[in-house]
Amino acid sequence: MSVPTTEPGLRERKKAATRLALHEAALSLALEHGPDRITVEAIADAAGVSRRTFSNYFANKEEALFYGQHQRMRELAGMLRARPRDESPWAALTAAAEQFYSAQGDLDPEWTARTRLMRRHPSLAAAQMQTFAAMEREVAAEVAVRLGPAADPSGVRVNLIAATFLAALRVSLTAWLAHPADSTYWEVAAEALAEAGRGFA
Amino acid sequence: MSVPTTEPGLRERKKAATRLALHEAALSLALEHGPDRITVEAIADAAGVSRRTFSNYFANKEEALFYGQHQRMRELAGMLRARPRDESPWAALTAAAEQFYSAQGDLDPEWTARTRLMRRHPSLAAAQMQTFAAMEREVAAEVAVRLGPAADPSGVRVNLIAATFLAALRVSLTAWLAHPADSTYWEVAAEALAEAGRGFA
DNA sequence: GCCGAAGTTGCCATGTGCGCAAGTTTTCCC
DNA sequence: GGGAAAACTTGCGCACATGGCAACTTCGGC
Repeated sequence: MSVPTTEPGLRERKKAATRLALHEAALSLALEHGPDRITVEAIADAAGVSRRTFSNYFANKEEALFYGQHQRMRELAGMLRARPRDESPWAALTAAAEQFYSAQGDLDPEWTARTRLMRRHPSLAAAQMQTFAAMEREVAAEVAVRLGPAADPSGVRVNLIAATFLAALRVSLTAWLAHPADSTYWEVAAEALAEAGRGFA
Repeated sequence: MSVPTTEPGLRERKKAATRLALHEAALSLALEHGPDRITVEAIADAAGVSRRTFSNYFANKEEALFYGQHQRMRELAGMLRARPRDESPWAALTAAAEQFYSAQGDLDPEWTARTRLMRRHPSLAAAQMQTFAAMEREVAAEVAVRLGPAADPSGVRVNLIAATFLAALRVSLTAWLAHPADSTYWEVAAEALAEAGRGFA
């Protein structure tokens, strides 16, 4: 007797569990030993799978470490897509960000610690940036929708809006991580978005 | 009898030559065989040094490939530093960019081809981004100078300006590479800078 | 010219990415 | 509920990359 909605199914659930286990193993090993002193083998071991299986899920350590960030980004992208179609691009972006960040009050301190760890390590900078780059593509696609069919999806305007939006979020996060006590992340980000978005509002 | 200026000296010149040889070997091999079908050994061979020596110059293939871009960025940074101290940050940024890009007329078609090759290849995206990230740090430092000692160099404003500036240049380049015939790169970039900079002008 | 510093090279250990070919488990359909 | 097909895991093995170490060579300064 199955529920009518498309259930994940055992196979899918197992895959998700393995992926999550690998991600979390990677994170806790990185916290314990430092991100550049961990091996794929150690991560796979800690997650209870073979080294070869790790490669079936992630291309490398960095991808496993940033899986969480990647998921958060996709959540934000989802909220963006759910905004009313007739909202202007910048309005939709700010609204989605507010929904996403201010809702969850302040950021989880454990998450903050992990993020700060990642930021400190230059060997992870590349992976960090790739997360943002991937997100930029998704955001740009949504901006293109809102600018109507006349907008060239590879044109400057669409991508400039997406890039500026993400730059504001990224820079705010860096600054907030440096001085966490002063205010909530969203307060910092909102101001940055207002400033950066003056050309698009 | 030596000239009073600090001459490079044979040693330095040799190093520079080797570095350049490695860079160019990497580029032409990448053009010929595709960027992910080349090995460090092949590059070192083509440049006439040992595989081990390659590692003394670059940490990996990507670094060798992007050495050129990196140098161009440093040139732009130099022009930025040479702008008058009392120019506002955004004015200095746009002026430096104009000086840099519009001076050289249109971009060298060979350079364009190489850049397009790099862009097409997702395995190089990470390295690409790192070039920009490194530049962002340099630009931010210069912006901090112009905002005066009151500005927090890790604060939002400084880094937001730097990030927006580079985002505009990057997005313009991508768009221009997609539709090269329409106008010069600088025309595209100038418009993007004007739009993005409305919040900082 | 001679000596110390800087640069090059080979050797080697450790790690990574991925193709292949068994084994296993889950799904699907009768 | 049973059996074939599809999906997933795993061990093995190979090509390549990264970087330490210790000779060896070249350069710069005196």
